[in-house]
Amino acid sequence: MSSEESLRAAALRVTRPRLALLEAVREHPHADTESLIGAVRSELPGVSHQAVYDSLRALTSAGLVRRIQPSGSVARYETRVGDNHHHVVCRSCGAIADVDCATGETPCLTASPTQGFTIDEAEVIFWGTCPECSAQPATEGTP
Amino acid sequence: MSSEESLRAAALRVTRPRLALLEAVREHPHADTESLIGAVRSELPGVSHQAVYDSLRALTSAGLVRRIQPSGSVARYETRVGDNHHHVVCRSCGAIADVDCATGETPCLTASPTQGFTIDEAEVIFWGTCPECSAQPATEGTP
DNA sequence: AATTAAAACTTGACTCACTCAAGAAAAGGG
DNA sequence: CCCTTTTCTTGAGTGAGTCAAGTTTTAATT
Repeated sequence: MSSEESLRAAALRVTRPRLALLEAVREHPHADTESLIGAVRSELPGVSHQAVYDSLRALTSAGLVRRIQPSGSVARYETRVGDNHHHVVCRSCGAIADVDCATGETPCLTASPTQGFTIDEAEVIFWGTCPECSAQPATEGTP
Repeated sequence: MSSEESLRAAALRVTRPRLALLEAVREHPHADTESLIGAVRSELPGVSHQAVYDSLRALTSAGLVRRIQPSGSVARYETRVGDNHHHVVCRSCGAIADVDCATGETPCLTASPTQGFTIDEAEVIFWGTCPECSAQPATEGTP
């Protein structure tokens, strides 16, 4: 499905900034807003940062992109939506990768008492160390 | 264990700002920094915001408090540490409650391929609606 | 009790992701 | 093509959090 079709299917107006943005998010999963502004401008110079912020919000609430924001990070976006996948974040360098949920079900969704809350989503973030940072002895934490 | 004992046990210097802060976090689980500054100052007027930020960092990295930050929220803190509990966040009003992991194990921790990452923690945030907001028809905002 | 080095605190400026607001441009149904 | 609505541009503003320099406090040592 092309970006234009995706936008129309979501009843969103098709504009060049939005097309460029959706392409950029597709090509750079987990990119932050700053990077996406850069990517959009490489194709469409002169697009305002506000247009990108507005479009990201529109795309997110239309369900075309998903926004993630691990603690200590700025907002990041991806086009992989509608499945139940989660993320691993490297504590050392901040790298993010996708992780499929093994069971295909939302973990712990129904098993615990939830204080009367009605739950509609379980978001899981795994924290650890990426292969590259694992390979390096100790570039940080030196006393 | 008193706050003073907790600080000493963690090899942290015992200062009045830290004591007041640790008490404040104990008394107000999931409070944000702003609220904690207020709580500390109610007991110790004149404490700088920077002292609270510094102390929160020290307490967090010593493992005496845990920092949580759901998307779209500022940082929040709690003293319940060392167990494997998670959080429910209300999409409507932002209320946060604790949720025990039903199995006592970290969900999905070992089940999925993790792209070579070494995982040390799985953080789960449940999104939904709190009892109060569920009861109200569709009136957005605080009454 | 006095000394001292390191850690913590105060003060105030600053950063940066993100938002707000007003007017200009464009999308798309008539 | 025209018109209404939505979106984009421009530029200022917000606020949680950080940085840096200098002073005070802690607690180990004398």
